[in-house]
Amino acid sequence: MDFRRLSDLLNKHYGDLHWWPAETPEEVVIGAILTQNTSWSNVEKAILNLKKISVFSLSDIISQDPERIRMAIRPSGFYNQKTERLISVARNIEDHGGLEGLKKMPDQDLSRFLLSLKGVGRETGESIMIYALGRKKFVVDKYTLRIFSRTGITDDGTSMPQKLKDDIEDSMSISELNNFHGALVNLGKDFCRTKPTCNTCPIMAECDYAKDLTLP
DNA sequence: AACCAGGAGAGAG
DNA sequence: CTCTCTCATGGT
Repeated sequence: MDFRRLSDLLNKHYGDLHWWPAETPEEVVIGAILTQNTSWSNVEKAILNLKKISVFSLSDIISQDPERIRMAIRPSGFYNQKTERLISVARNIEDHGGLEGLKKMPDQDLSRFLLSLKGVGRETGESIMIYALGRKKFVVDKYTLRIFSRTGITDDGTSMPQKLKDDIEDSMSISELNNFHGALVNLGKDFCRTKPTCNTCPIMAECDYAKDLTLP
């Protein structure tokens, strides 16, 4: 199966998600850092705690006492480094005119800027680009790699060929990319886990991994 | 009761 | 450039 077919199958099952659960673009940035190697349910608790101490934006992060931020985001794990990362990322973005300032940058400059920030790697940068700034980016996360390799779109499950990524970004619209990644995450959570539940998976019929399971 | 979760950075080789 | 280690809480 190829990525278009996978996208179609996922759309049929999940519909339009208009994804990334956040109230504002700045909350996307905060959530993107907090969710690093952490389940979203724990991130929700951390974000709720931040709101309880009136932290809703990047400027709130800069002005709030770091110790209170540390306590607030504790449920999301790695809270010491995540506190540092939140503050330095917020400072750097605000120094460049905030998200409004970043909107003026061309894709490549923006990408380089985000990746230069301590605490922003590939996935976090791509997430910020599409979900907070509306750029055409295909977010490659652990679920994406796993699902692409199990369905036979890729073969190793540890990397995304640059040509394939370019192909996807060139041939899909922003809202399709948005929806595609959201659906991949949902499928990853619902069925395609480390220990998958293929028997009820909506794409079982066309997945290489599930086919292998039914062989004698 | 291990194992995993919407990673990233630093260090080693 | 590709491994390996660390960071840490909460659900299954």
